[in-house]
Amino acid sequence: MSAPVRVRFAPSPTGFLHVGGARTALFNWLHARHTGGTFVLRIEDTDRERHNEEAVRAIYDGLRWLGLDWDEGAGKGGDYGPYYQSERGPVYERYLKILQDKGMIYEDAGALRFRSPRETVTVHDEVCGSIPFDLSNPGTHPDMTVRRPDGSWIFHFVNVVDDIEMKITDVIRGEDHLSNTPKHIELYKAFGAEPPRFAHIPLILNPDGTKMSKRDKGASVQGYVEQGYAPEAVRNYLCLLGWSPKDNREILPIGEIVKIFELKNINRRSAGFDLDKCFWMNGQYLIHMPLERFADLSLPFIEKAGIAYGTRDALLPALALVKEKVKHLTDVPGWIEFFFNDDYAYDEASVTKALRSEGALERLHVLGDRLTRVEPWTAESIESAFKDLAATLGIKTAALVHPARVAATGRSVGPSLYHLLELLGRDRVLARFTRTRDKFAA
RNA sequence: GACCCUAUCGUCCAGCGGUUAGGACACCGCCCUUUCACGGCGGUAACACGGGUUCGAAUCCCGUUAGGGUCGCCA
Repeated sequence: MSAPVRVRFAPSPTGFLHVGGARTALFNWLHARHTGGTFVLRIEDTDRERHNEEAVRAIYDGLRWLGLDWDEGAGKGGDYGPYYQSERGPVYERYLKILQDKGMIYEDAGALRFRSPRETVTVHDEVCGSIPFDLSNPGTHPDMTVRRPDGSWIFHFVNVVDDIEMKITDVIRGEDHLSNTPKHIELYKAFGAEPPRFAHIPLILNPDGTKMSKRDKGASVQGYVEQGYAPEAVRNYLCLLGWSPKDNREILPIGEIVKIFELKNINRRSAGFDLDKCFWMNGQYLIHMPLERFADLSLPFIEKAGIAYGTRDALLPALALVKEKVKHLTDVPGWIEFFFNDDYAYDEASVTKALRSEGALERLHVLGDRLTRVEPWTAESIESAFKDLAATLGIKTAALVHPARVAATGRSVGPSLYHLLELLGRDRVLARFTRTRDKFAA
């Protein structure tokens, strides 16, 4: 009965991928994957100048980062190309001819306009329902221009032509196009083509309810890459903007979302982007992901920070210790730096609090002495040593823990102390204690 | 201005004629704890307003208000 689903994401190459666009792409992708259909990428560069590679790359990179692979289209090929509008001039000429032959085109000040049939057109939308639009009044609904005097094409025209030519069955796009849709349907009818199913999804707004544009915080997908978000977290968060599984689940594997995603379950209300929640979700993903994945994602940030970690194998134990602490991948270097640098810096506030207090250095000395006898050198026996010594000295364990942490890492916050000491190894720990006492004895 | 869409905690989402209006983020307590987190427990907090319809409305209808969108020789 119904033809296989073909959806498309048709961004114009502005130099970056907007989260709103990414969300539109995501919903198209979900619908394609859910139905076993085809996801097409078309670049809408109708501007006079040809598309520039860098701007197109930003779109590719953003989509790939989010794991939204396309089956056909720009950078991929397929049977309905070319997939750059700037290369489709002949197709548009052909379609224009069809309308001209039917007498539906007229010239106006050098531009070409499509003569509206002036009827009521009902948009049947998968998420908005059926909406009749009365286009009878030329005053409020002027005939649309399809081509400028300089020969360049107008979006509405080429968009429809391409969707027909590329056999798009489902047009899933932002709600900002809802009011344009009746005009598009007029075009479909004029071409004698069956209009696709439409699904207009609510827009993403800023936290203050205003429209999210380029400049706004969190607007660019690239920003999430740079700030250390896991793509699966951002993708999951985006899924929840306007769609939900209806059962209060929020963190869902993408495979599960693909399985249960339905256009009909998209709501009609614009959603404000909640960076806090996205941030929280990122932390959740980081905590629960496999160590290897965490390492893959962390590596670029570690390298950028210039940490001499040696081999990946040497890195893993340190990452394992900090994985559940990290909220942003950008924080990873700061959390593990001391493992790979014996000449770590001391945080002044931490030093003041933990090392300059009465008897702190003396306790550190006693502790170091005690640690020489810990056998085996494991977190467990190290912990016992701390507790035994504290009991012997009649002090709280914390009175040993804090100086030890600052001595060994230079900071007062970090991963589990006993595990961190174990990983560092006895020799390095004792050397650090000594170094610390020498440095702050005076 | 005209037309279209929308309206539940601060935010996101659930609810689709009868619920103590539910979950999540954020926030506030308490617990866990060597720090910071994680986690656990509890709390504050919402049906925009006014009319209908109905035995009964967050749920249906109308209006008002508010927000958003579209009315381009932008995409």
